Amino acid sequence: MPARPPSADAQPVFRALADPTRRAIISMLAEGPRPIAEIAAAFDMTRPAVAKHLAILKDGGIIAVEAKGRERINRLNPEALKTAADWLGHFDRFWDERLAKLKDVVERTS
Amino acid sequence: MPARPPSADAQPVFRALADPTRRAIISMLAEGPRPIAEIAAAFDMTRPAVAKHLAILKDGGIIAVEAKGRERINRLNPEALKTAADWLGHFDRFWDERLAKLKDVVERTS
DNA sequence: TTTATATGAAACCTTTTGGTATTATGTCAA
DNA sequence: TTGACATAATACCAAAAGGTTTCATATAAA
Repeated sequence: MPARPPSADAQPVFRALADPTRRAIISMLAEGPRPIAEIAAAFDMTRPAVAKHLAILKDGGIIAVEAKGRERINRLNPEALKTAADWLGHFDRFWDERLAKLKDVVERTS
Repeated sequence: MPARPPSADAQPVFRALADPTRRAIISMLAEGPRPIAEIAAAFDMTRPAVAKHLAILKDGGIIAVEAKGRERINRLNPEALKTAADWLGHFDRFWDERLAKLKDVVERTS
């Protein structure tokens, strides 16, 4: 077990998480895949701006884009979030010792 | 239970986590409190640059600074990281159903 | 008291970020 | 085929981020 959390390539994930609009997009896509126009309609900014955020989310592997006719369907890829969650997981023993132990059990029985 | 994760004031925390140097500082401080000079010595940048990173970490509540003589001791405050971990926790059912259930148990028996 | 040390603070610079507007392209529908 | 629609792509801009150098201040030590 390493003493410090792995840096991995967590960078594009943490970078994607740093913007509140992008976190809101993640929450929205957790409810189901959506085309760009539908996402953009929910925010007070232009569609190209939203498209840029989607590009950054895609760069972090957080969403996958699938062409469907003239639409581009954006689908959440939650596994990418695990990279960030795992990094933070190295510290959660500080605030919840019991949870850390349960996680150990879960990982051992995998 | 809300359908979407709370936005809370996760912003300063996620912002602080977005930089690799700052994440490395967090890892370092997890091993114990340190003065600025000692932290700066571990990175290939000037002390004022590191001081700026520490200011951002402090802004996110991730570290606490305590004056001790002419030194300023930086101490990790892991509870602040829980804000980010909780946000991500709303998604971890996607990648580990069992862990999510265990977390429910932990939270119910608190 | 003088000197060295630890830090704070300001000014400055370059790159990145987050947004805009505009134009171009591919696809569906009449 | 023509027109409307969904998106891509480009150029542009202001502000924030991440770094530097320089100078000031407070404390410790000689």
